Amino acid sequence: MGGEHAEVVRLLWGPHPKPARGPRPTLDLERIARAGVEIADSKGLTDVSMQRVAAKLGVTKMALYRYVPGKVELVALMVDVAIGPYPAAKARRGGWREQLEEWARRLLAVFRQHSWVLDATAGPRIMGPGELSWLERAVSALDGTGLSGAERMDAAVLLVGHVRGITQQARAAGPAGNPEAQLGAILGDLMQAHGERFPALAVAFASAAQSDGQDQAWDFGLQRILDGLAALIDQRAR
Amino acid sequence: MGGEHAEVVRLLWGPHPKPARGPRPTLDLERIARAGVEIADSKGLTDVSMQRVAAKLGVTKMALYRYVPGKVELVALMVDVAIGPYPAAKARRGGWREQLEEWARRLLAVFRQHSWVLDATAGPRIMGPGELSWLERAVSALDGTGLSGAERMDAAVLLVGHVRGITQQARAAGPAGNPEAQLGAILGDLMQAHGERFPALAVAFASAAQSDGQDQAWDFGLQRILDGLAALIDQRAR
DNA sequence: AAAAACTGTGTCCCATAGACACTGATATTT
DNA sequence: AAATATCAGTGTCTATGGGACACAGTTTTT
Repeated sequence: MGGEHAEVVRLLWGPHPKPARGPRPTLDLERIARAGVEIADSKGLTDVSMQRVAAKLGVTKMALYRYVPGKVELVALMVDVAIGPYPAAKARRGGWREQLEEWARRLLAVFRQHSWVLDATAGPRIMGPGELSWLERAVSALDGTGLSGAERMDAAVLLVGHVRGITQQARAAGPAGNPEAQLGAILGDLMQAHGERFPALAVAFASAAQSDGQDQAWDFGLQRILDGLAALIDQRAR
Repeated sequence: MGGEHAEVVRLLWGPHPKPARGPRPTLDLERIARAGVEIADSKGLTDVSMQRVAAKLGVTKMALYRYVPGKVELVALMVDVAIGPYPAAKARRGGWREQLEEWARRLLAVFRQHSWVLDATAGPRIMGPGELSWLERAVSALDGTGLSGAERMDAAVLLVGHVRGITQQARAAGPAGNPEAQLGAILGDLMQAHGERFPALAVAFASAAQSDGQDQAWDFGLQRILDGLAALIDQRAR
């Protein structure tokens, strides 16, 4: 049961006892993960190979296998390190809405900084302590709102989905020359060129191209979700 | 400009003139893409290799390169074939809300049937005609609601994000023995085991485990989004 | 009939993940 | 202090992946 997942769990959730005998380890999981994150941040996830991570640490490829069972486990570790624990909870201010708003904004910042995390976290997977601490924060922000436990989790998942969606999205706007703007421009051209097949899209996209781009889509979705939650919470309050 | 994307565009958006001279092609893009989709559906995206796709078609690996520039382009094609065009629009019934609800449900069905599409569509990319036809349908469902073009697109993107989020999510519920249920169980165990670090999460998850599972999260998020849209549309109507 | 254009194949190269045996370092045990 | 078990890093090997390239065979045009 969960056989192949067992190693990921052990790696992410430890414990990692230091060996009693034998030579001192040159590396540790933290350093390895950070090396991988650096590569992924600058060159993308596809450029992360055991070779390159090892090279960055001044070690042979095979040395890494003393710490990490395989590449999938390494990537899982990288994800949790990149996301990190939720920033230390200073006194929480504001109601659930303000709290969730700040939470979502911080999460978006993390995803923007490590956009490869999107690739690494497609599909169901085991989450690490860092990722769970984010989830914990979102769920606990909804304590006392009258929502059930399942609903509080569903709300958090909904917000995560929006953050992911925005991170993934390409819009025509933005500084010219960045690769995402290219994509948006190409898509816009395609819609115009096939305007008869996509009449509503062509119009909408032309209008969207003049707006503020990604930030607008972000705020729009976030406010819609929070409005929807507010409606439910209000309703439950009666 | 967009140099590397040009080939994807040509592949997805054609034209594909049949050659005047030379031997008749054994294959066509459609068959190749479908072969890839079959493999991905049954064994996952990582098991899709040029080798295997070619083998399934009874040709050599290199024969595929006569039709497809490379693997990334093949995957892009597979995605658009798997998603397909939006089902022929019978007379549209209902208001924007009913239309979007049906639209989202259909999209979820597609993602559930081809869950590898999640992996293949992480990150900004060029969309094919099939994908765009879905987007067109969602945007046009919001025609006449008073939302701006940008807002209509943002709403569609928001819904897509939710569909993706749900597809990606693993819940403890579901038929025992399926791999996703395993994941949910493991995560639940972890939360319980580290309950002191994730108090709100442990409680919420325990409550969620007794609920209907994924379908509940789906409906919850969908209704919240639609409620949020309704609130905005109402407000604009005045 | 010859040439041109095109398709599928066979062979090559390079990068990648990973297995395994080996050398050497370190701490416990005798 | 010496022997030994344990562990770290290395070098070598295999299998699999994507892709380049030249070549032979086929079909249309000249």
